[in-house]
Amino acid sequence: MPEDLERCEFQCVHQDTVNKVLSLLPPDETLFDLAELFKIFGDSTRIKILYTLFEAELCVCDISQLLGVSQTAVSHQLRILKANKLVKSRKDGKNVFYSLADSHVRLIIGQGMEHVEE
Amino acid sequence: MPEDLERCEFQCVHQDTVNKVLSLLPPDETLFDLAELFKIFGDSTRIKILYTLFEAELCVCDISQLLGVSQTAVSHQLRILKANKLVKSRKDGKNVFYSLADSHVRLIIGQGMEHVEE
DNA sequence: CTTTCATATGAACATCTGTTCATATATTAT
DNA sequence: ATAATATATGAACAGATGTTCATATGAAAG
Repeated sequence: MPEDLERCEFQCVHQDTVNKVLSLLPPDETLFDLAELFKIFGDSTRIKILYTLFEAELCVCDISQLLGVSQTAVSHQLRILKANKLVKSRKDGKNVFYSLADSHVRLIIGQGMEHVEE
Repeated sequence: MPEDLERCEFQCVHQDTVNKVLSLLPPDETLFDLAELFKIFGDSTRIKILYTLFEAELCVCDISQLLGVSQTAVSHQLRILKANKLVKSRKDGKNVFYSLADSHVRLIIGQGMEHVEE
C-alpha cells in the first residue's frame, strides 16, 4: 500500500462505520474461498456443462457433442469441476459418466439465473 | 471442431439422452450472461467489497482502508460492479457512497457461502 | 496381444484480468 | 483563483485462464 494513501485514510474515513463493518466481516480466507467458488461458475463452458448435468447423467462424449465443444476442452473443464467437488464421476467400461455432486450447485445457479432473467 | 471427433460422436453418444437435454437447455446467450455474472463474483477484491456493503453504505476511501486495498484498485472494481448493476452510488460532496443495488446479491453470495462453509 | 475407442493429461499459446502508476476531474475550503 | 481532497480513468505490465495439439492411459473387441 503506497504511503500517500495515509493522507486519505485519516481524513475522509468514517471510522465508526468502518470499525463496525470490520467486526462483521468474515475471515479473509473464507472470502477468498468464496471468490474461488464463483470463479468456477464464471466460465461459459463450465456453466453449460453443469446445466446439462441438471437433466441427466452424461458421458464426456455426450457433453462434447451436446455443446459443440472439443472432447479435450470438456475433459479439462470436468477435471476442474470435479476437483472443486461440483460434479462426481462414475466409470462404466470405456465411458465415464458425470453428474452433479450436490444440490448447492442447482441453488447457486438458480439464484444467478433469477438475476440474469430480469 | 476437428474432423476426427466425428468418429466419437457417432459411436459413443447416447443420442436419446442428448436430444432430451438439448431440448431443455436454455439459450446460449442466457448461459453466457450467467457465466458473466458469476465472473463478477469470482474475484476476492470484488467479493470483499460486496460483503462490506452488506453492512453499510460506504465511500471509496472507507472501503479502501477497510480492506487494505489501494484507492485506485477499489475504484476500478466499483466501476465494474456498478456497470453490472450489483452496486449503486450516491454522491455527497467530495464523497461517493456505494451500496448494494438489489437483494439478489445477498442471496447469491449467501448460497455460495453455504457451499464454502461445509 | 494388438487394435480400437473413450477419456485424460501436459505443454504451448493467445487472451483476458487485475493491479499499479500517472494523471484527470470535480468539489470544497482558503 | 488556488490549493487540497476524493474519486475516476487510461495505459502498461504481470499473472492467470482456457483452448488446442500431441500424446498417454485404460478398457473392450477382434
